[in-house]
Amino acid sequence: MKSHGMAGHLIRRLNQKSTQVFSTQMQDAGIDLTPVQFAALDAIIAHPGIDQAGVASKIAYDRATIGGVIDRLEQKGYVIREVSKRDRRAREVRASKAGAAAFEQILPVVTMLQDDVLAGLDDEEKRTFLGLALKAIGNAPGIKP
Amino acid sequence: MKSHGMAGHLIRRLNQKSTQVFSTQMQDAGIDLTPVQFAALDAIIAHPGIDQAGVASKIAYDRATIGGVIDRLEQKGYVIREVSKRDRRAREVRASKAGAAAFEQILPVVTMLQDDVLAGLDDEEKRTFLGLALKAIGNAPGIKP
DNA sequence: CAACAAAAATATGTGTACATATTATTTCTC
DNA sequence: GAGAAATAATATGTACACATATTTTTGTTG
Repeated sequence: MKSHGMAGHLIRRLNQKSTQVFSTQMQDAGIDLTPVQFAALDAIIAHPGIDQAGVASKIAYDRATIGGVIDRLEQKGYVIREVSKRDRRAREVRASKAGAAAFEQILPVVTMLQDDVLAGLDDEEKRTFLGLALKAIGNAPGIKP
Repeated sequence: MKSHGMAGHLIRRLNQKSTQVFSTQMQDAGIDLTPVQFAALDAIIAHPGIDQAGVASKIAYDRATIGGVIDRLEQKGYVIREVSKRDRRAREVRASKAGAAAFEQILPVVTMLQDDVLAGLDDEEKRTFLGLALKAIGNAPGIKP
């Protein structure tokens, strides 16, 4: 098992744990949102009227994937999509009232849950870990403020 | 963008970078293996004759997913599967000669590439990060030695 | 030993993740 | 200002990831 201690393997396992914690706690809160859908909704609420490519760029996602993610947010009634008047290729996305309400409801849950993802570490180790993670990503392309 | 600095988001981005680095360098090496397929092959070579559930448990994977992964390894001629004589429900999996050869060829590449995943960090930071990642996973269930 | 619980695969369905191709529209450039 | 390059979505195809259900086989137990 040469691969056991490798960075890629550890990171995959962490991501696995992260999505597990998220799913479990969202289910307990009675809201049906995946981590990806939450991140997209976050970006949409922060930038009302953003187009899909903009959402993808904000959260470092694939443009092809984000269409399906927003489809599902729309099906759940959390966002509204309409063709832009300035650029008829683009679709402007906005949160519905239900979407904004759901986001407000789960934001504290999601914020608190982050702590459980790194449950094995004490507070200082968590800070160290997050700082290093941020630094490791830092120069990576993908997110435009 | 409340979600930006959250642990889940950073970990997802790291995982994204990790798989990107892996794919790029495997492609450069001329070998067609995904990170998952590499990990499975690693487990199979370390435990010849292991069954699929065993592979899943070694690398903390879903049992339902591993079937497809091993399907693809089989299609590529890297592993051989046969029904166990002791337990006709189970399929024993072994690496073929081509599979063992491919693994030997890419192991150094995969080992070196781990460093690029954390390219933003210096050597000591990398060690710290990996130590904390291991600790954070530590008590998680999934891997049996 | 028959009923039953448990385990190993497989099947099914949803949701990413991403490469590549296509279409519609805009913008750039000559 | 018409043709070319670029962009926003969408479509297509492959590969995870995982929950749940089903089938086959094994092991256990009354």
